[in-house]
Amino acid sequence: MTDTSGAVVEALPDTGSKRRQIRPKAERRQQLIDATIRCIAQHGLSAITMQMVTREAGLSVGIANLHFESKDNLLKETLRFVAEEYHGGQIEIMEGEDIPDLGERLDALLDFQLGRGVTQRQKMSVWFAYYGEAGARPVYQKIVSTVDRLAAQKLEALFTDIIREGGYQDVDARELATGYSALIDGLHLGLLVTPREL
Amino acid sequence: MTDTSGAVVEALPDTGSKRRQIRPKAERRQQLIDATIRCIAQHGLSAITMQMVTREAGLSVGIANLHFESKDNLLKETLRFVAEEYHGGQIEIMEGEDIPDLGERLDALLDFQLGRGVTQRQKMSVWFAYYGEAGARPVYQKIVSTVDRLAAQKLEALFTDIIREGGYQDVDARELATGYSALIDGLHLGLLVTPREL
DNA sequence: ACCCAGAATGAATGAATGTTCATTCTTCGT
DNA sequence: ACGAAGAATGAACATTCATTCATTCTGGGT
Repeated sequence: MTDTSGAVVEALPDTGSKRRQIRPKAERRQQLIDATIRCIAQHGLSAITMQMVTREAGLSVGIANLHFESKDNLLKETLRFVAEEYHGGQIEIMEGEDIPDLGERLDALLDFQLGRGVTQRQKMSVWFAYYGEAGARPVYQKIVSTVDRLAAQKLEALFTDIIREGGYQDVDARELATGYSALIDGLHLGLLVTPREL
Repeated sequence: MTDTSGAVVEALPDTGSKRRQIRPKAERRQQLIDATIRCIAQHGLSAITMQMVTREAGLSVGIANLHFESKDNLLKETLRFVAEEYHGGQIEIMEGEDIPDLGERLDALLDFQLGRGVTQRQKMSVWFAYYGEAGARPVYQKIVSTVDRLAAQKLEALFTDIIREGGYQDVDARELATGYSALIDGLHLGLLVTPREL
C-alpha cells in the first residue's frame, strides 16, 4: 500500500544533511503550509495526517503543533494562504496600471486564472477541497467569501470600465462579473475531473 | 427525481417505538444512503463517521457494514446515487418529448439545475464535497466523469437542435455546452459559499 | 570558549473510529 | 404454533491519529 520505505527521506532540494537545522518561525510556517498544499493535492483533504505533512516537509511530527497550535489551525492557515495568493494575483492584474489597454488586462487575467503549471494545479486541488467542506465549516466559508468579495468588486469595476470605454449598452457590470467568475470556477472544476480538455 | 426525504420511516420524530424492524436489503441501503447525504451536508465529508450516519438513520452501528461492506463503499455508493440522480434528471428533461419547444426545454433544465429546496441544497453539498476529493481519488473521478460525459452529450445535442432551429451561425454547439455546464457549476459553487445571492 | 534561550525531536499517551461477530429478535412458510 | 433463515444489534477489539512534553541540539551573544 503506502510506500513506507525510506526512499522519501528529504523531500526538498535541501542537501542530504540530516543535521538538525534551526530556522526562524516564519520560515518554518511557510515550509509547513507548502507541504500541506502538496499533501492535500495528492491525498485529499480528508485523508491528510500530521505525519504525512511533517514528513513531506522533512521535519519531525511535533513541529506542526509547535508553530501552529493544532491541525485545524494549520489547515485554516493553509486555506488562508491559498485564498490570498490566488485572489491577490487577480487583484494585482486588475488594478495594475502597467497594462493600460483594458482588453489586454482581461486577457492577462484569463491567462493567470487558467495558467498552467503543476503548482497552479495543486493550488486548485486545495481550493476545491476546501470548497467541498465550506458548506459544513463556517470558518472556511468566511475566509473564502471575504477574499472572494474583494476580487468580485475589482472585477465589477473592470467590467464597468470596459463597458463605458466600448460604449456597450444593455449590459450590467455586476451580472457580467458574477457570470464570468462562475464560468471560470466551473472550468476549473471540469479540469479537476477531466484533466485533458480544452 | 426520487423524493429521498419523504420515505423516512422511523428516523427523526419517531419517539416511542424502539421495536426492532426488519426490512428488505434494498430499502435499508437507500435509508443509509439518504442518511449519509444529510450527514455530509451538515458535517462535511471529512468529518463523517459511521456512528453519525447510522444514528441519523435511526439504526445500529453494525448495520452499515452489513449492507455495504465498508465505509469506503458506503461513500462510493452515495456518490453514485447522487450523481446518477442529478444527471438522470437532466437527461430526462433534455430528451423528454413532452416539452416540444426547445427554448422551454432549456428553461426547464435551468429550473431543475438551480431549483430550490433543502434537499437540492443538501445534494449539492455532497456533490462538491466529492469534487474536492476527486483529484486524489480516481474512484470518485471515474464515477463523476462517466455520468458527466453522458449529460454533456445530451446537452450538446440539445444545443445543436436549438442552433439549427434558430438558424444561428458562428456558434459551436460543443463549446456552448461546455460553457453552459461550467457556468452552472460555478453558480452552484457560489451558492455554496454565499448562500444569499441571485 | 562557553553558555543558554528556545528551536526541534519523537516516543508515549489517550481519544476516536472502523470493523467484527456472538447474540437477540422478527418474520414467514408450513 | 413452531422453527429456521437471516436481519439487526452493540459491546469488544485493533488500529490510527493528534497532541504532549521530557530531552536533545543549535547558534548567536559575551
